[in-house]
Amino acid sequence: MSTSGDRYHHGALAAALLEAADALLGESGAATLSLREVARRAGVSHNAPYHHFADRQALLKRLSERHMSALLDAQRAAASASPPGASRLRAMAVAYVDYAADHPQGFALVFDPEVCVPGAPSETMAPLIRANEELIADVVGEVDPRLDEPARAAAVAGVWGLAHGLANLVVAGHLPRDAAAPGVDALVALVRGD
Amino acid sequence: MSTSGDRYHHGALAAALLEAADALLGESGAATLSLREVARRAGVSHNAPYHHFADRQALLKRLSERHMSALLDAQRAAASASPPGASRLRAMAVAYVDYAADHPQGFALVFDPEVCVPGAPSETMAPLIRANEELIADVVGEVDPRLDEPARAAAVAGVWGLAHGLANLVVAGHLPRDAAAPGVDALVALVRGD
DNA sequence: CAGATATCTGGACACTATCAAGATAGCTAC
DNA sequence: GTAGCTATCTTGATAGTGTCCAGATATCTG
Repeated sequence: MSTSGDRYHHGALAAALLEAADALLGESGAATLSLREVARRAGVSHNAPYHHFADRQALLKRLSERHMSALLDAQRAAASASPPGASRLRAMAVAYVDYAADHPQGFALVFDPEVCVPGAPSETMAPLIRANEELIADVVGEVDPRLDEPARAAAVAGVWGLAHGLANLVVAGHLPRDAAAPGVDALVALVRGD
Repeated sequence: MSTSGDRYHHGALAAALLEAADALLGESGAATLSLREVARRAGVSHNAPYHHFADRQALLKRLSERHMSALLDAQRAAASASPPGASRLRAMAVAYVDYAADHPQGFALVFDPEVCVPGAPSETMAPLIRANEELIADVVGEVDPRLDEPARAAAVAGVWGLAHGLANLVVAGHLPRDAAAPGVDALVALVRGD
């Protein structure tokens, strides 16, 4: 099974389609991404994708899972490259924003309600989201080990929310990319009363 | 000029189209919002909207400006209903999240990069964004009047980012609506070390 | 009241998602 | 090996979309 060439049976069409779709996503965003153009880029007929994805949304869903996985990896890498405690939490937030800035369309896709219907994540997405929450929860636990479960969950929401909001504002052009880290620090300073 | 009826000249088509589009937005979101369906709801031909909006994107842009304006109003109302200082900041964040939860599609539209191209807000949108930042900056100034300009701008980014992120996570279904306020409080507690 | 102008209509084109039916190729059982 | 089965891919068709164009209609201006 060759991975390319102009054979009738492509051999790895699903992967090739995802690759083409990801490239297309980076060029023009999910809204204008057309299945036919994806097929064209993969050198295949306009209907071939339907043998690998139920419909357009299914392909986008798979793409979003890829990006969520990469976003999680980026945070893990940042976490293990940073000393434990509050600075690790900060590094993860920066990595989160960086990923969004580097892959704005992919990041948007992960949280696109049209793709991942709110409250009903796919079987692949759900564990990724849970892993992300647990990663944050672990580091929150490092910062303050005395927190009980509900308090820690609330803190996770706060941390995730801050990183997520800064990422979105950067992607939307309302904040420069390098405003995220100072934003975190300034919020911390404000809350602590200097 | 009557405001309704089946006259040839509608009289207030632009407003009626925006109204129909907003209703449609709430039902199915911006991605599947079709100009033709909007026209159908307003009882005019599929081409009538083009005499009031340059194209589909222009209509969505106007809709997003409406929602941004309402979002700003909601924060202002929350601010003036709350005593000055940190609690006012918290109330504004809650109002921000509440608006997003009540108008998920409209809120998403405001920050949709397909509608408001990053870095190039419309002439109507730009002052609204600026007003929102100034509103937050004022309240941040109440909390800590000693901050100089860059520090205050960074704090605004942090506050806005936190509210924005929680709002987005609630809209995406990753947080229950009532997790926003505890999230803020828990983040504050975490940062202050209890 | 006549002409100019804004508004609205119908038709057309190119594009899209998706369905249905047929062609091809790789795999399995004998 | 080869007959048949099945997954894969293709062509063709349908319905819906955004947008352009030319013409019809109503309101406004002189």
